[in-house]
Amino acid sequence: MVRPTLKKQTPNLKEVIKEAAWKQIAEFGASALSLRAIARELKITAPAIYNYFPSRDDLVTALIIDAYTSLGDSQIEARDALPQNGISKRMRAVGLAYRNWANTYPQRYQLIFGTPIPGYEAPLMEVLPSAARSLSALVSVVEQLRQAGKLNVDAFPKVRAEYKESFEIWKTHGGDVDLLSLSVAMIIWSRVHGIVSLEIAGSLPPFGPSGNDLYLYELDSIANQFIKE
Amino acid sequence: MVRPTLKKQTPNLKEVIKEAAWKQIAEFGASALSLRAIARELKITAPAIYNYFPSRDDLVTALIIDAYTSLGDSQIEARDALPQNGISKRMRAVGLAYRNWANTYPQRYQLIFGTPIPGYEAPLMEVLPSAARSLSALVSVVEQLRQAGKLNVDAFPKVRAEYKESFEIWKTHGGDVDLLSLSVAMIIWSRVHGIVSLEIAGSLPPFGPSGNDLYLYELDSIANQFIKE
DNA sequence: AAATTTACTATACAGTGTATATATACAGCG
DNA sequence: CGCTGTATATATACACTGTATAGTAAATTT
Repeated sequence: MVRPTLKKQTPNLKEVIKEAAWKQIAEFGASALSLRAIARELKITAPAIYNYFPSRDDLVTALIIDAYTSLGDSQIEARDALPQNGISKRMRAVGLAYRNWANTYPQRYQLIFGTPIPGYEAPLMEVLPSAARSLSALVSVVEQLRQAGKLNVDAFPKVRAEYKESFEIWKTHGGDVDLLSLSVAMIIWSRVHGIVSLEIAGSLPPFGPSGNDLYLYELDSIANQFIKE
Repeated sequence: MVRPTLKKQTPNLKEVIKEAAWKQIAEFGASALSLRAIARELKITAPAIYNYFPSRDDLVTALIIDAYTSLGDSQIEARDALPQNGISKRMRAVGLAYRNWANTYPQRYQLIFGTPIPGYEAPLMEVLPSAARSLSALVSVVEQLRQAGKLNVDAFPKVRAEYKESFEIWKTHGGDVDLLSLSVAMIIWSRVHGIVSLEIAGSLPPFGPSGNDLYLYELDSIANQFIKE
């Protein structure tokens, strides 16, 4: 047998490969991802995967984009579940959704923010659209706060002129918002990311169930610091 | 030739192996670490390394412990460079030293806080002493603030009784300090870690030289929030 | 019906960590 | 000095990885 008849072939093999990859990542961790193992599970040969992904890294990139998309969906959904006029509540909801998503899909989180794949480095330009979108919910909420005059940014460092270019990339994918809002969103992101990443890594054991109390405290800290009135 | 004469053997082969490993990590990244490549550089065979490290993971563990020790040294040194009565300044110095160390040794930082080694998971009990020590400088400064009545912890979440046990481990290695101080230290750590990890990962481009301004802003935020008067 | 493209298999290569067996150099002891 | 035991290395081999290449059968197009 050299090749099975098409009737027995899987139609959406590209999707099926990714599903098998996620399944493996969920079970054995992202670092154990192996083309051959995927092929084994799908009962095809390893080089066959090359018809759909030029290399293992391209498969990983596709998975990362999927993960960012999943995070972005979760973030946008959390924001839009609350009325547009309750900006503070929306910000809190987005924050809660972030940790919730990370704890629901720790492997996806690690795939994005850790680097558990040997020798893999994400190609920025391919990943950026979905990455920017995943932050867009937070960014939009901060921007709304700013437009309402409720953003407290006394003493916030100015974005230096020579770095504005870096932000342009984000703006093209994440919506045309004020540089200041983007900056504040990124520092808020760094805070929640700080706790969540330590929690996912298991370095933050001693608070409530899975660091919940501490996380709520940080969300309050963020609100107190950045929301006026 | 089956084995070279002892005169040509390297005496501290264990240390030499680690040095070669760091050299490789610095050059090709932590994920590219390979026993065989180390052996090639040292002109020995790969299995010879097994006389000094039972497995590749044990070598990685040794490297991680070294990295934590290096971080701890840097932290303690930064703290002790300033007079004991200037607690706020000491805290800031420790914070600055953290980012400085991370930017000086990004590979070490990634080795500790990322998981770039395929299939490796750090054995907590072996790593914890050096890990706890690396945080001890910050913890001690926070504890000093608390003892001086300068720690602002209104509304700080209580450590729940069932999790106090987790802290005991830290206390045995990081000094006998108050649980509250330890908790506050960990949230401060999560903040600086949040920024620094994003910066190391290259996700935080648009602020001053390498995120310096933003980091200083966060150190101020921390001081404003947690230091009374 | 013939030609072309697609989608796979088969095979092979260089790399990895590591288990096993083996040989030598050295230390200690008679 | 010679013998023995152990530490320290080599040699070899196995199973695994990603991936390059070639070939073949099926499906599609002409």
